[in-house]
Amino acid sequence: MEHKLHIYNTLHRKKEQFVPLHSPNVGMYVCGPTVYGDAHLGHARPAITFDILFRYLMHLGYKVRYVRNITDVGHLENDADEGEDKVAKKARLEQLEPMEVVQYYLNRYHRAMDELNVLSPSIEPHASGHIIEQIEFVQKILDSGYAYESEGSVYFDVEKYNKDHRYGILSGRNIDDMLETTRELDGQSEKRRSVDFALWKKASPEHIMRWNSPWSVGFPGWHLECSAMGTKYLGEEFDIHGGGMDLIFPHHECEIAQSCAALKKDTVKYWMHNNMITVNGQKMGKSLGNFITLDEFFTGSHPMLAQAYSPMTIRFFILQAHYRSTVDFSNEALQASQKGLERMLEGYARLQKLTPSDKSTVDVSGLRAKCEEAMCDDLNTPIVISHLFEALKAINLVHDGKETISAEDLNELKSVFDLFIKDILGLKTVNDNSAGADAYKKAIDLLLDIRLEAKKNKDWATSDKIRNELTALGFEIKDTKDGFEWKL
RNA sequence: GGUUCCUUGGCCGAGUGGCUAGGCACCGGUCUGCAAAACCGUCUACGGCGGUUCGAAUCCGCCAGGAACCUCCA
Repeated sequence: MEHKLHIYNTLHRKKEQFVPLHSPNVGMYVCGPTVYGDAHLGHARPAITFDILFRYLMHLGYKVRYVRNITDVGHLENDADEGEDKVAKKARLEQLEPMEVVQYYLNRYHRAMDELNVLSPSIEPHASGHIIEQIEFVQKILDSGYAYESEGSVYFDVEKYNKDHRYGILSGRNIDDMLETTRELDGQSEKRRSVDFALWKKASPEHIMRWNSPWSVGFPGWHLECSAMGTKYLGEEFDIHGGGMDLIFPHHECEIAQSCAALKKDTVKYWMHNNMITVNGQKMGKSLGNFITLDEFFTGSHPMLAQAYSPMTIRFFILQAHYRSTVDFSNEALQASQKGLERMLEGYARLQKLTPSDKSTVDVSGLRAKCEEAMCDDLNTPIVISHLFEALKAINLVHDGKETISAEDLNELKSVFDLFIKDILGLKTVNDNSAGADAYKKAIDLLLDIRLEAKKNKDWATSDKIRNELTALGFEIKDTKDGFEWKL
């Protein structure tokens, strides 16, 4: 397969050419949401980033299996040792079954992702549905000697692992420094070392989400699900593992150690991490309480929002920055994206109606290659968008009759716009193809035709009445050189 | 404190040694019965101070400011 897709591998801190282990198949695992609350803008970033990667890999001709997990057990509330399961806690607060809470937020998550036009992953495994696999995984690590049991819980022996392998390979951490800086916190812990992490936790009596295991009635450690489920669905070695940058340590670092300890090999070839969305320069996050949920964006129902922002505006906003840069949220930035997107989509609609000429006075030949090149350079969507805006200029000039385009070039332009705007960037271009919608559009066109007649007869009263009444109903009427355009 | 990273024009945001990304706003123009919208054009920035180089936003050093991770987090 001929292409030069390069992606940034966190493991080596540089861009590398993407070469699948088993072309044309590609295995990709991305850390999904913990379903104990509504998804906020921060959750949209990895979903969209890896949606783009998913789409682009498919465009390149790969057969992609995209696994995105649902974390519904195992994340502890406070400290590693004394906390309680987040989902269980929320359940007790709301007097619901834990799985009821999971289902509720999962449904809402799916709805938000649909709105953002994020494709469904190939497999969306639940941690709670893979307890057996996780127990087996713990056993493998115990068998290999890199874990120990302590009072019904099982911990990963980081120090021992570090002697044979290197713990900290992904995050650049040094275990000796970590032992020094955290020594004070050691105390009555069941762990040998503060850097050790839980593979299995014995449940305290009030802990409702619990399963039988060889060691105790309890629940799996927080990092285990990804190792177990990634291996199950993608194999012991697979191509890409993604997630937010904040997961590099400890989550992904621990995953690497676990998998390597259990399987005696490196599991993931390319580690990819999206950067954070910030508010006033600070990370938007659940624990900081400075988050705005996606539904709040869609409805505008949050004090920090000056208006509602459509899902496509959110998507476009995120795509206008490179995924490894932080993006600062602000109403100004979002409004700028909204306007830019509207202009782009109007240009797209205009492109469909352009009439070709004998020859072109505009040059569209390099567009496809330039967009491909930008995508191949670590998914540089902002550059793709800038190329599309450049092409938009040509579309508008042809539309205004200032330039001409040949039928061949027009087809190429349409093809490139369809490919990049719809298939790769995943932007929805106004649709509504239902019969009812069609009739309604024709009715508006009819009204505006009548207005056009009135204008020709200099019947300003009728002309203005139609325009004013439609405007009052929420329509935007634009007079053009030889007719009109409108939208809601 | 340790590790990693960032600082670009009014705002957002690309860019890794030479070839002024792009968007939004502003301003100018075109179109128009009026208006709105649309369209076209303009706006040459790179935290500070040194250094390397024929040449630096881009490489190196120092300083200033900010962020992420080190505890759950996308």
